[in-house]
Amino acid sequence: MSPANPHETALLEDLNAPQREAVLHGDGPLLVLSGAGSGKTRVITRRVAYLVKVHDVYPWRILAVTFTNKAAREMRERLTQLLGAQANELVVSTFHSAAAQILRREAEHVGLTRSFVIYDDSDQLNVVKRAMREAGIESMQPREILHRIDQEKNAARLPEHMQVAPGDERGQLVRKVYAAYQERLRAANAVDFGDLLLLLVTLFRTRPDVLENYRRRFTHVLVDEFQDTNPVQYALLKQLAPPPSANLVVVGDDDQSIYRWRGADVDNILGFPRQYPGAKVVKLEQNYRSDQNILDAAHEVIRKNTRRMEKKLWSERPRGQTLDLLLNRDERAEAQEVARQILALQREGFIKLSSMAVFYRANAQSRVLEEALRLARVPYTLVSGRSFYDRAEVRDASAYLRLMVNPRSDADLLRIINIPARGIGDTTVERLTDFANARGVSLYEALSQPEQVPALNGAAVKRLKGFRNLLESLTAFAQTNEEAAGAVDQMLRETKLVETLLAEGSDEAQTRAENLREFLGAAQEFDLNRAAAAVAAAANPPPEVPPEVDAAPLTADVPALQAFLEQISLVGEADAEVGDGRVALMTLHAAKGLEFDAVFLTGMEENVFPHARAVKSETTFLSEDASADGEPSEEMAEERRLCYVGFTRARKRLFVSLAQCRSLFGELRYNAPSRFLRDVPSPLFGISEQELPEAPRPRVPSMPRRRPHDEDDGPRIDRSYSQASSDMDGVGGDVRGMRVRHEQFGVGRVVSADGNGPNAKVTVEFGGGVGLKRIIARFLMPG
DNA sequence: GATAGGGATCTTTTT
DNA sequence: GATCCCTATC
Repeated sequence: MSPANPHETALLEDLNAPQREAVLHGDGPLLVLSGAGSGKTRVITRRVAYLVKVHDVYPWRILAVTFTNKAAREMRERLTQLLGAQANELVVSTFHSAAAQILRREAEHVGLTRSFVIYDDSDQLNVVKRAMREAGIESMQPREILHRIDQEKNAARLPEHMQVAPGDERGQLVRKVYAAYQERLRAANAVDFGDLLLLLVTLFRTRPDVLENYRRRFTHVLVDEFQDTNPVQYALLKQLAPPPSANLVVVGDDDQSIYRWRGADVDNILGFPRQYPGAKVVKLEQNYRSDQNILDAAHEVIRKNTRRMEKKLWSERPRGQTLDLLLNRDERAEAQEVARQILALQREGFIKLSSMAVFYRANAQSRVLEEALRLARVPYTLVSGRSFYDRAEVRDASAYLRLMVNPRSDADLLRIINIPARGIGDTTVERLTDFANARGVSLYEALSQPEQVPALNGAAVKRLKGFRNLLESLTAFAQTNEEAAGAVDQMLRETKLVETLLAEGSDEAQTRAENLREFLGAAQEFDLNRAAAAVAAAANPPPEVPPEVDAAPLTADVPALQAFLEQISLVGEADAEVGDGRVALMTLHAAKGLEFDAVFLTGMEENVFPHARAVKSETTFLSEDASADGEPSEEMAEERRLCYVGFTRARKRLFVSLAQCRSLFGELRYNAPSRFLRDVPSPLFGISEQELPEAPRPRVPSMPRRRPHDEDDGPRIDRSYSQASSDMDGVGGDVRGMRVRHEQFGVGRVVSADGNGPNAKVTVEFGGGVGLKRIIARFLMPG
């Protein structure tokens, strides 16, 4: 190795042998199998820097993609440290962002305009519902259909490519709705998340000339967290960096694949050497992160999975402290205990708040934790990504903005047609929609001649005209104004959204109004960042570019408002600054790729983690003790990997926490300790076998908790649910004939019951001429 | 057509 | 426990 380049030494010096090998790898495909904490991100960023500084690869030739925004942001930060301003020319983003940017440039090839908008989950659901209504389909749940559409998209299949067996009626329905759904999206000049990838793959397939431009440009493609790619993403990669010899570097760990539910296919990483024959394979097996006790525990959990690539993580780190097991009565006690432990750690002085994190399986678990931390005055950051932009009033504001750039977006128009209330009710909307459908035009277009809409009275026509004028004025404004904040400000003014809320006078409306002001603030901040980036770009001399290659930033020429909207759709709110003295709260999924000195993994109970769905998948398809020696279900295997991810985030301290019972859905559940807990040998906790928590406690009968002060001791409608809360179905014989009381319907007798718990559906025969009613159990009192 | 209130339904994880 | 949906009432 010749030290010809002064950068070379600096970029390589603190790397171990395999890391170095990965960074130095020449041309051609490379698979880096990288165990948890083995310096994966470091390898990727060093390699990029090495390509730029030592091999003089233009930064704009490098495409580095990851899965989450957080990971992309972090990678960009690290690259900025290594490359300075040059890092701005790199394309570092998520799959979806990169695809959106390319798709915007090529919009006209796929039947869109450049100002297309991106529909999120709830927009999608609305479109599905409308498509179903139009087609007269009622036999399936919109959610299920949407889910299946998403699956098809993840698998890179358009409606015409769907494989449906002749007798599969539901499949036929899905295909029908899928086709109608796609038509509606195209008509609205909108795409969903899946389209971003699928449309691009389709474009590249049908227009090799377009693809060729990008191939010529991106001579180096790097993918982080490759184990989580789904078929569309992999197809895209293969197009941009075709086998067998492209410069494609994929980095990942099959043990950390946690997005199967989104179509991720572990086989992509397992089979990479077959897809790219001759690919170099480098294994990173030295862990630099976690103390040995933590690694051992993680290994004990993951080793029960069968299909894994051979990897043996080792570490030179000390054994460290044992894991801590926290056992509490319920989720509140658990949260308080976590808060206490955090404060204790902080008091000891070795671990800062900013290097502690609390993980949980599902977002719903965060609330109790937040409460406890707030009460204990522990500063925290909720790493959840989207919450702000998901608020109803903010979504309303976004809908207006999206209409300003793309008035054809029916979903947005329907959302705000009567917000604030302007007297356009359901009937009017329905007539308008029918009219638009009949003519095959967008609602916005239909609004231009409201007098032609059948059956509308004069008042309704007038209101529709007023609404159309508002939208016209806003779209006109958007065309002349170059700033996001300007557009938001104008929109808030003209729509009177804030005014209307303030006029309501309630505290809640007040908060909503403040959120809208904050939304304006977000736009202002966006403009500032954009301006700063423009200044930086201007200060940087433009790279010399061969004329036949397009080296422009992918986002060049995107108007500010559009860029702002895209950021809202794909990125959500920026995470609060890390390292500012706050404990991080997040889901296990959000934790991937991060590390902390101390980690609290909460809710370590069966049905919570592993999640109930995974538990169910196992008992329905396999023998009862499948986890002991049988093949684990794919879902359970993924939970296990998730647990592995959680454990391996911890550097020094790992607190594993569980509660004896917790209320889920407003109903008390007694769950057994998580099987993952029992996979960890007790000495790693520093305790003996007997001290491990036991199976669930005997169940205590409890009332539906509607009336806490009700002292009535009569027979309980949910007696049997509490005895069988998690594994039996049917309240059945236990309650038949039982006298119950309903606030409105009075006293009656139970005829039958369906399900268990406070949410069981109970059929009751009421007196007083009321007759039979189906009621949810929790609305009943023992009578 | 607006509004309020009751009832039903649902929820893993993220782009 | 939030959100959506329906119905009754004004």
